[in-house]
Amino acid sequence: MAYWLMKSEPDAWSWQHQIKKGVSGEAWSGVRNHTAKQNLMKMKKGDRAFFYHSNIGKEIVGVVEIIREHYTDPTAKKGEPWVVVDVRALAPMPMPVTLTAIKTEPGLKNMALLKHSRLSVQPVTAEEWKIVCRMGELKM
DNA sequence: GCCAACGTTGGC
DNA sequence: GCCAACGTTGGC
Repeated sequence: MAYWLMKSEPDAWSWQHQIKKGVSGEAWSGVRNHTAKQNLMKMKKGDRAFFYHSNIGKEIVGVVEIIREHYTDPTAKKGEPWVVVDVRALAPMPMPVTLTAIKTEPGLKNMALLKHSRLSVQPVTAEEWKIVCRMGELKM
């Protein structure tokens, strides 16, 4: 299983929105960056991703599961190459993990979140995943 | 193919 | 509101 991190501005799409979609989940639409798109295309059913609130909050608030692999983004203009995956909320972070906390944790200093702050869909290593779950007091 | 101008993201 | 980082566009 691979691990990821997906960013969303809570004004546009928040963890609460995601929760409301329940087990049937929702398409992760609107990615308009080629590096992020490549990551969407690498995702496999069953992979897990941190749900990060950018701009407002700046913290990891939950975990989603990829429930459908990439297909054409219905919100893209005809002929454009953008894709989505479907994700469903799996578990909230009992203790949201803030960007500040991530920055001060030595084991997370190489996280893409810090190195490529503008990339909206990014890989997370198994080690990073473990550390963040421990910080968030999430048993997974 | 280079690069300046411009737009967007996202932290502060 | 500002600005750094970075992607895109368009003139040459």
